[in-house]
Amino acid sequence: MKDLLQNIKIAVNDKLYVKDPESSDLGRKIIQNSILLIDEIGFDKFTFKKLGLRIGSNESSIYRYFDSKHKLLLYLSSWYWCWMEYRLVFATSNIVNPMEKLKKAIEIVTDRIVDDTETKHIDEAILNRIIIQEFTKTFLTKEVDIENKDGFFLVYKAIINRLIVLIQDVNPEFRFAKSLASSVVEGALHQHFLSQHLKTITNCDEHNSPSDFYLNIITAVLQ
Amino acid sequence: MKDLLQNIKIAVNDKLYVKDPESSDLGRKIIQNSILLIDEIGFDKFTFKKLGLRIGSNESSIYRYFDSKHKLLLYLSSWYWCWMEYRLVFATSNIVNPMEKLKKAIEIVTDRIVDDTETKHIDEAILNRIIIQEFTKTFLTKEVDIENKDGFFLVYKAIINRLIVLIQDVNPEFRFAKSLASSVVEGALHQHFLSQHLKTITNCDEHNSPSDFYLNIITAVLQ
DNA sequence: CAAAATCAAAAGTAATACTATCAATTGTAG
DNA sequence: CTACAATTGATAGTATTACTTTTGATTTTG
Repeated sequence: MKDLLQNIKIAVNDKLYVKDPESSDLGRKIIQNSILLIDEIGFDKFTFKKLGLRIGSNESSIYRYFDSKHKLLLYLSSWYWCWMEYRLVFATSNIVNPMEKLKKAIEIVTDRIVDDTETKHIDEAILNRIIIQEFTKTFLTKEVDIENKDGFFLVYKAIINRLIVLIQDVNPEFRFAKSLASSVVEGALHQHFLSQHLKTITNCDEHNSPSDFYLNIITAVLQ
Repeated sequence: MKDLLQNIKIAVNDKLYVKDPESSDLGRKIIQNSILLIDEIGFDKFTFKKLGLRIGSNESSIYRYFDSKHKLLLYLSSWYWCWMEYRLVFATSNIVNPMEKLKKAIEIVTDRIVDDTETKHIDEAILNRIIIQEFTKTFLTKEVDIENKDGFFLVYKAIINRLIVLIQDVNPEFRFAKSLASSVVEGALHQHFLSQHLKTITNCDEHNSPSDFYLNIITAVLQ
């Protein structure tokens, strides 16, 4: 797994960037520090000016990599879901029993994330916090339909499609495989958020994780 | 129901506004047209200047009612969930069977909304579209914890708490009543959104509604 | 070694999200 | 009927955002 991730480059839609940030030091610094800065001050207050200040670079230099902060967030999101898909595929590839396979997949997708030390400039634990707080904002816009056509959400939909297949393998009769898959992935982010900020309307805490909740749901729903 | 809604004023947290918009013509015009304008151009591009232009009023006059567009969205959201809670209470009050009662509640909370003609200046069908697109943005901020302490999300949590009670009445053994309730309410908004914009990852369409999906889930999960 | 790519710095633009001031109008109380 | 309060409108102003453009220096590469 570790070796595989080092060799396979996370491939995101190249319309998301002007210049590939993986192709230079400055690009990697932009990625690394945008994750830290968005985590610190939130996406709404994040600007390229502040990021430039932080990395000792000019605002205009960052614009050479990304058209807008929205595209940067889409890039980070794509990177995250792509990384997640690799983890899902490798973790489930040798499991034969469909239910066991689905359970493992749900675990991977809904669990809290710890940093994967194999990617040097990206802290996945912090990126996970950003995804929890900011990911839905990437599609809750008036431009969703255009951006969807441009393939900006392909990586996200890919991981959901993998879940859909696994659900259908367990129970081909179930009428809502797609909705179940999408609500598990989005719902897990929401439950993580609630466990941090609106604790009275979730059971998720130190003892119960979103994974426990969703494993309970799918076993009940798929018999 | 109709008469009751006319008499009972939807009560939202009074810290959300500077001056009560229900107390004047201009206030009601602000509410009515902010709903229409946010629906048309999206919350991100919505400004008080544009709203002022639309209602033939000055930007500064709108600031006398709301501190910021964020507070206005919180106000609209509170109004919506308060209205939803009334509907839930009245629709379920005379049902004795716990499972039937819960099913009715889920239906109310997850169904597509048609305009309630009894509130003259608020179009609930359009407000529902706004809630689907913009509601999660009200709490996905760096200020959630303060705003939560200030009670800005009380009405939302109230409706979820009602669902929690109904779920526990059906099955007191179920360990995730809170998470189930919150994921039904938030998840239904998400499924509505997907059915409009990312159709490949949902089963919800003209034939299957989010209500069908969630009724299926709860009956399976609670036996 | 020359051309191309890269980056920083500075300046400029239009819009946003307000705040403040003042004047005109309307309502209300004595 | 008048005074005074409250409401609204008009105008102006500020700091910040989200960019774009230009210029010139440095580095890389062919």
